[in-house]
Amino acid sequence: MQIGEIASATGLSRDTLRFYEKRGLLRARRSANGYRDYPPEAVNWLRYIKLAQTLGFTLGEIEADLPLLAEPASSAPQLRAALARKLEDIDQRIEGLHALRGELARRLAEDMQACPLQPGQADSHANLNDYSLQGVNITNL
Amino acid sequence: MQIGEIASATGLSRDTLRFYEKRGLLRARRSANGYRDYPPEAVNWLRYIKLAQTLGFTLGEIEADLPLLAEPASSAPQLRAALARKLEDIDQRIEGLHALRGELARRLAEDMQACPLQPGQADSHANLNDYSLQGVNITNL
DNA sequence: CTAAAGCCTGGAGTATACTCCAGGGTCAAT
DNA sequence: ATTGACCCTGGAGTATACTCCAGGCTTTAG
Repeated sequence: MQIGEIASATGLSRDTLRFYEKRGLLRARRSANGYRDYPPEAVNWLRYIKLAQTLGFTLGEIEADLPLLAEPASSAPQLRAALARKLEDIDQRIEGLHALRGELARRLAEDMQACPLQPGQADSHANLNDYSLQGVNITNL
Repeated sequence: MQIGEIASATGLSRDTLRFYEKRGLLRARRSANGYRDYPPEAVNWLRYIKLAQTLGFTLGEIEADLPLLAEPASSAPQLRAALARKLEDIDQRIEGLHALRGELARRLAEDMQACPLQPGQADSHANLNDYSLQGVNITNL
């Protein structure tokens, strides 16, 4: 596959792919004419990168997983440990998102009149019932 | 509270707090001497920002929630809709993280010999049993 | 053969989110 | 009254992750 093909297959730009190569996130063979030549598996790897990235992992963090994903020959215990760390990280983020959800709900339910954003403005207590979410009481989120 | 206090209370730097103010994420009263004066509630708001941010939300996205959190007086249906969008967003991220988890496991289990990162290198099939994670079979993640 | 489309490199520019001065006031204690 | 620990502003600098040329080969279709 050449760069244009893989770009449209992944939704990434050609420039982004070249940038990833510079960073060491993605290697490509070269054809006789100097054009990059990607194996079809690169699509999956790039999708992985894209997903991880939109979820808040930096390219540096993703890069750190690279040996984990690239060298199955590395010792099993090391690999197990690396995978464990990564999954822990993911689980912490999931937890964090649940917390964020709760925080959002709590703020709406309890903290509204004491918001630091509009100092000295509001003291109008809102009715909690006004903030139920499509039938779900936000205090239960 | 003045800037140094709130900085150490939240773990953010003074410069970051001033930067947030420039961006419009955080307002502060001014004392007679011109020093910023924060209400104690600002600590919670900043913690919310920090959490959301480390989870991959940009300041722009967080800023977009600002009226949601700052103006309880806004009409209930609008607020409901905004909250619904935000929670959907969070749920999608959680889903994405679960997918990432699975992807990570799948790659290790199935895709290892066909990694695009080291082209033309490995064909050594690894034993799936080598990649169980602390007793959990990674194929079940 | 030529024109369009696609690839190459190197380097400059952009957006986000800080981070770090310089130069200068304020305040509490000695 | 001066020292040190605060605070202020404006502006420059940094890291990340692209994004966009300029100038120049290669390939494909007419």
